[in-house]
Amino acid sequence: MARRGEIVLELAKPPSARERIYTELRARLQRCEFGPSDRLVDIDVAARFGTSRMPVREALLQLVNEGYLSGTSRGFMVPVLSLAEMRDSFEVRRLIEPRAAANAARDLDAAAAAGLEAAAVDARAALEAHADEALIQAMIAFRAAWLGAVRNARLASTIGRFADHVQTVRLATLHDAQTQRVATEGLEQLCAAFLRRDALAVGDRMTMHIATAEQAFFALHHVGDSESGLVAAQMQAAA
Amino acid sequence: MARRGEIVLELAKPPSARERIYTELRARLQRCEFGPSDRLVDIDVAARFGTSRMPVREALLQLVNEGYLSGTSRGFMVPVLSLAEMRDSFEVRRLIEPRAAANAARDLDAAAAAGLEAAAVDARAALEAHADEALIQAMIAFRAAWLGAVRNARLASTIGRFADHVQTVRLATLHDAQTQRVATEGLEQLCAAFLRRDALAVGDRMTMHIATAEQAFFALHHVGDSESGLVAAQMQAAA
DNA sequence: ACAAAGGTAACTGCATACGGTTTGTTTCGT
DNA sequence: ACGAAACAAACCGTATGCAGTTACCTTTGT
Repeated sequence: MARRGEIVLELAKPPSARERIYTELRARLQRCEFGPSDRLVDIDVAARFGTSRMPVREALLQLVNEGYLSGTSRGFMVPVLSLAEMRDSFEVRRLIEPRAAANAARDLDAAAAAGLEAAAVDARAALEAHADEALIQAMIAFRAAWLGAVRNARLASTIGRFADHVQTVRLATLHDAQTQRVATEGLEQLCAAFLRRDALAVGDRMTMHIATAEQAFFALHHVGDSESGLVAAQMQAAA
Repeated sequence: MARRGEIVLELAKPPSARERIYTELRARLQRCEFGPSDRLVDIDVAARFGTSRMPVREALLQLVNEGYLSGTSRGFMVPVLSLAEMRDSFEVRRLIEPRAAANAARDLDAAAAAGLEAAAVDARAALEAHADEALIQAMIAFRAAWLGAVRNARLASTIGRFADHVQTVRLATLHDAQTQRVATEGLEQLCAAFLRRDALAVGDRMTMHIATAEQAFFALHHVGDSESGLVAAQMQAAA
């Protein structure tokens, strides 16, 4: 392959249009740049990316398959989750994320540790500066950092399919300063446990972290006022 | 909607070609009707279904996305799982399936209970008759029965993504009569716990069940002989 | 005879095109 | 003026066609 001293650079095969579009759209969805009222129409997105409908359509179908979007007869849109669906989602997260985080702590390498610490520092700074958006981004970065350290690829991708956490974080942190402080302190504790490579502590802390997020979420939505209550209004506010 | 006494029957909108093809192919993949040496080429499948390549292509991409297939530059094919990947898969199953089964036991309705019992009876009959294929089908039916009773849709679909169990069952049960008997008895115990609605017992039994399957699987592949050893040969034999 | 290089067939990925269905709007009737 | 029905537009799903790429086969040179 590599002849003489030539730099090969892996060349990482030009990503297909479908892949580019998928990655880009997913990133934007994770940033909540689309609200439940926005409709993603294939032909528009295609024009935006300078391609035809087909790769866009395939990317959208993939996002639907992963729960980021819901396909309707009239355009694709961000799904509006019912409280019951959020409860289901939290149940799965409670089952797998603590163990996954514990595994990550066990296998943590220096780079990932640095990433975690940086995210924790960012979160603290954003909290002090009352920079809501920066706080959210720091929390997302923290999550991405430990998730990237999970060696079990199937476990990591399974967790990655639960995109709801983004909404959860936004909803829980955007409004209440008290919640922001509690969440940031919890994140710092979690970070400390990671840096100590204390897998058991990480698991415990993660369990608490999810429980806290769940309580904050449902407290915001005064559970019981309507069983199938939707989260549309707040999500709109967040977007 | 429904005018006069007309029977509405939901009419269940004619499924799209993509959906039909996807469902059919997934069912066949779950039955291991394709081996790792078979290549699924879109144009062939399209001819087989009487459609064009596009819906087939989308169905294949979806199956790739769910791990049933792996897309190469030269046709789509059944992925060959390494031992490490199987270990990862078992780890996730250990995390979620016991709790999911326990939930199913809690929420079990009469129809699902009947399905479980029928599958258990079938398994016993197949065992006595030394009908390997029927035994496998009964075990798959049993799994489908309790999985269908899981109310948490996200949990159920998450479990459903791990298609490896089919291969595991095949590999573990096809060859060894002793393993077959142990597995069948474990299934009957599990079934009894389900029928008692004993959620805790179901969770425990499911934990044991998965551990047993895992041990049987790795015993068959004399772990350690090669770390990245592939499962190709046995899967061929099974298919 | 074997290896290397070039050619060819096959398959994927993307583009364009068309029909069907659903939705929103306008017009007509009461 | 309000409702219903017909019309128009938008968008999804599918078909076909074309180009690029990759693997396999053939051929040629040593």
